[in-house]
Amino acid sequence: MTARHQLAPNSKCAVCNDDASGFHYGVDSCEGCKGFFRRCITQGINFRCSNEEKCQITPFTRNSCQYCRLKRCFQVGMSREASRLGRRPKKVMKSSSISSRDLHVQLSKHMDTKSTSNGPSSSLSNWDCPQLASATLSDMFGCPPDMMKNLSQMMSGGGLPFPPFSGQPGDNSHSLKGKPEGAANINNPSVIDLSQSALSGSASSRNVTHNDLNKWREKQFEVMSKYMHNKELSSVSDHSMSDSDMAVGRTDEVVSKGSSPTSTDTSPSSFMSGSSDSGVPSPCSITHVSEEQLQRLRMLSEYVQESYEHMYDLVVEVQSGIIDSHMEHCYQLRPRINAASAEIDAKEQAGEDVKPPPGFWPHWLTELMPAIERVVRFLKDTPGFRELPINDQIILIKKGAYDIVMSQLMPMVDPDRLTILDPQLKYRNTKNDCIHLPPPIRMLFEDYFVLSKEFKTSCITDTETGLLNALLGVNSLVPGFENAKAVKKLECLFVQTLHDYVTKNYPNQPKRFESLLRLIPAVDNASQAHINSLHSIKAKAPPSELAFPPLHAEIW
Amino acid sequence: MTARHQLAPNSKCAVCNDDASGFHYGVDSCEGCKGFFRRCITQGINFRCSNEEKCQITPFTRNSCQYCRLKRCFQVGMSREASRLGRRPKKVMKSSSISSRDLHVQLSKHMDTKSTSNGPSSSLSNWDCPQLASATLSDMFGCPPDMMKNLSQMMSGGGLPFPPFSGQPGDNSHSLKGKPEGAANINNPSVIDLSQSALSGSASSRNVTHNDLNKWREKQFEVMSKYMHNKELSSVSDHSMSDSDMAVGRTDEVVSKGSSPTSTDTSPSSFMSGSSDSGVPSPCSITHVSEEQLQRLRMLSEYVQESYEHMYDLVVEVQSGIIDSHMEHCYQLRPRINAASAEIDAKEQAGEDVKPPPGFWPHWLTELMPAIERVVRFLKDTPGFRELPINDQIILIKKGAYDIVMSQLMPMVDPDRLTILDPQLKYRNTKNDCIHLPPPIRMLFEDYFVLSKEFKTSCITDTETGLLNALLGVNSLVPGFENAKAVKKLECLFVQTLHDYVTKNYPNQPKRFESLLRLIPAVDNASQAHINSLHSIKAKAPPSELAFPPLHAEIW
DNA sequence: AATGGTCAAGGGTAAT
DNA sequence: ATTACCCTTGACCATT
Ligand SMILES: [Zn+2]
Ligand SMILES: [Zn+2]
Ligand SMILES: [Zn+2]
Ligand SMILES: [Zn+2]
Repeated sequence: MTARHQLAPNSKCAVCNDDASGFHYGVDSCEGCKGFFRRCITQGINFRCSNEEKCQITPFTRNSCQYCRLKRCFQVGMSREASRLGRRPKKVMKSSSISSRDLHVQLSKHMDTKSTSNGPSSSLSNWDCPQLASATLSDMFGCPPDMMKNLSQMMSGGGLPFPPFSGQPGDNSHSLKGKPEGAANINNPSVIDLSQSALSGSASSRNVTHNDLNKWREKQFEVMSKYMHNKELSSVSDHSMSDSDMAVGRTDEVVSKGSSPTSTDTSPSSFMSGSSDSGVPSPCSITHVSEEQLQRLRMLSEYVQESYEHMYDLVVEVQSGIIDSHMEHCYQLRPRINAASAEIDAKEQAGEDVKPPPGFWPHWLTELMPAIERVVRFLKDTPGFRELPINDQIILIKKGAYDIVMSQLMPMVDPDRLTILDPQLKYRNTKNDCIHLPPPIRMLFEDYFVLSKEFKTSCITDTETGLLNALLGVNSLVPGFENAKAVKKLECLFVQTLHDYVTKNYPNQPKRFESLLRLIPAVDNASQAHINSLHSIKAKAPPSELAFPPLHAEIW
Repeated sequence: MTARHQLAPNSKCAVCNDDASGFHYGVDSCEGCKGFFRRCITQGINFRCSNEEKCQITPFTRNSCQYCRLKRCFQVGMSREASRLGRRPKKVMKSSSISSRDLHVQLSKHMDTKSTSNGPSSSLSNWDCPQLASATLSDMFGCPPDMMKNLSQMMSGGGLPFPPFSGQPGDNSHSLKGKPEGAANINNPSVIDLSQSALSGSASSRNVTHNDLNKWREKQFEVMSKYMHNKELSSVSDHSMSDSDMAVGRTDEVVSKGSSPTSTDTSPSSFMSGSSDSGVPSPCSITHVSEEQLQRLRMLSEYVQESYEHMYDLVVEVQSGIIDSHMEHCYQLRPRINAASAEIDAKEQAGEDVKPPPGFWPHWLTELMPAIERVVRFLKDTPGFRELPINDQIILIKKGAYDIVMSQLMPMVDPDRLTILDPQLKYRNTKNDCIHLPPPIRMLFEDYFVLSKEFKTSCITDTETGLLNALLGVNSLVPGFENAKAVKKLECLFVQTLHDYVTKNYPNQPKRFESLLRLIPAVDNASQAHINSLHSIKAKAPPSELAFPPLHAEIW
């Protein structure tokens, strides 16, 4: 700017076109853009553009929009190579590894395609929109505002309202079973309780919260079921789905009706995209990557250091910490699922009745709430998370909890067989069966099916799911952190952790890490769609009946 | 790092474990560590660790703590001499030459032993602790803060408050003698004024400062004497000296009493170590070498170049400059001391009364202040010192002035005969006599005795004392220099100078240089102990009474 | 083969 | 937060 600095007299900053002071981070750039990029990749950032992300970057405008400046930095190819200091090697070490740089280029291409093809669609895909509007949610759900404090209370060390793996709400006439399902037996994936049907009206009175939970579950299930057969809701829906009428007026027996496991289903992928009667534009496809999401992917891949001996021990420790937490708090682990699935198969082959109960779908949705609780526990036991400022933990949970829930529930869904297990692995239903649900609700499940396709394609494992979920839970681009740097560092650590695992365990799958990262925007899109959808559903339902517990009111 | 440089394919950098690029400075090392070490031994450094000096050195952390990186360089045996144009040793390179390399290895061993045996003790032995806390000292001594400017004023060329070799405060009933003791006759070592006892209340009115000095001396001596017989001070002291009570309530006649010159003294080395009721941990022994001190020793020995034709003239010039300055500004030169001592002996043998005056000990301490002045003059006349930035001169003086004072006063003490001369070489007392002093004060003198043992053992000469004192006065590891490189260069020059002198004059004493260097940490330890001790003494004394002159307030 | 120097690029920082 | 300025680093190179 005030430049007398340009040593190469005729070189210009690739970012802002100021006189370049040299070759920095892979491009000719000025001191300002050099420093700006360094700050971005070393500190916590959370940038926002208020101008449709089309700000021109010039020496005089470059400081008016950090978002667009960083975007431009990426576009022109700025990148921190794995190396550190000292002179850059002259001789290029060509094509040695499919490093973060390559991912960058790909992402840049991706972005150029996507962002130009559907620019307006990204307007509401910002990291911070609906789920953080607590006040709005509070109004929406009819909760008094002070209920919003619960999450922070919980985070400050108080007990969670829901115990881990607590009783199932499947039937409203019974709640918990006596058999312990706590964390104690979770570590043994083979311990799966499928043998007992749900029953017995008395909950184990482990604590009051537990009873409260069951009461809430019963009520919630009731409301949910009622809602699902609400004629008005269906008609209000502006969905063009021609079969929306079919869901109208149905009652419980309907559930047991359309349970033909064969796939006479119409094309699934054409359904899921249209998410919303809510009036807010949303991504046309779960695989769409918005500008924000792309930026995060870039940042994540930027963090990855190919060589990180200095933090090897840390990475290993964090890795096992995350995995432990995942194994402890996630119920839907593959071995358990496979065993449960096999058991259902066996029953089926033995001619037993494996018909899902009538409340399958409401049960499924109701189960999301305790799942959120477990996700919170997962995060709290994730290395480093507790060390964040409590308010930052809350922000992250609000942002990421449902993303993680979706990720955890992915194995419930089999996109090929078009079947779906309930989160407690007791029953199996078919996608076809949800055709009877009101369209907004059905969309939710459609989304699960679509998303599960992505997950299945990526062949993600349990361990990788845990590591990825940590990343879903720590997104440094969400605005408002007290200690953005700490969040950034944790995020950085978590990518490194995932990268380390993937490259070590799948050395001959160079694309695997990238494909896992690409699940992040997919989950995010689905999660956003669900949250928006739930908003509009709640808006149309009598608020009093759909009072979520405070914690969930904060997240949804 | 980005290394494809390692010609020896499987060799790793002994410092950071990166791929080595070859055999450098005696070890396999990478280009980075090679360059780093080269910079360290050729340029000014002043490193500090903020992590307990335990930083791991890896390719990715090596740039985060220069201190620990250099420490590791030394630990693995890097040395300028080690492989000077030599080929990588095939098998073992044992016992090649008694060069600085050996000193290194020895020092490394020394450190390993010491640092592991008493790790915590180094926590406060940093170069910069107490003596630099000017503000604290100012409070402690009751000086108004603006008095602290005096040192810098003096350094910027103003006259010193004390004239050289000015009158003695020995007895409080009299002060200066008329006989001139100024710089004029100092250059002639044989001119020693021992004939006249101290007296005559009128100071030579050479200048106002001189009068001020004498007034201050009188007052100071008074206070000091009073303090030394302060009952409360003795009891407050937490020293375990069992005979501390003996000093209580004594008055002047006590001094003449317990003067049996025989050594009924208890073991001296066990006493001097406990420096402090001040709460700061201190070395257990004067010969203890802290981590910082060790690092300095290493650096110093590293600087020494066996061949330095390129700077031979410079070294010779600096050498004679230092020696000149020492001879001019140090009063306690051997010839003078020997003459004085002989005179006292003669008197004694002649049956004259050689009993030290009652104020011998307070006089001794009071004389430290003008000694500091002379040390400042010594440094200012030391080649190169004036060329340093004024603030760096001040830092160095604050750090080293008292070290040099102690070094200069070493010949006062005879650790074998257990006698001690007063700094003006007029009286001789016995160590036993100081048994009557309050323990904290007695400790000071005990330290002098212990330290003098080290000096006597090393057989250091006057010239060597001067050269060593220059090194005591220029410690490049003290933090905060404006021009650290200049300090470093000067330090480097001074070691070379000492080394040159020693190897030339004592070619058959290969260990002599090392043993002289080893005096540095010893002096430093004793100096630190004294400073700490004076702190706590001042803290317990009425501040107004112990107002040191501004300059000394800055140093103490 | 090792040393010492070079200088582009990274990183820190003070002033704004 | 930005950035001009400055120092450090280390890959490479000429020298010994
Ligand atoms: Zn620029
Ligand atoms: Zn913008
Ligand atoms: Zn190295
Ligand atoms: Zn360190």
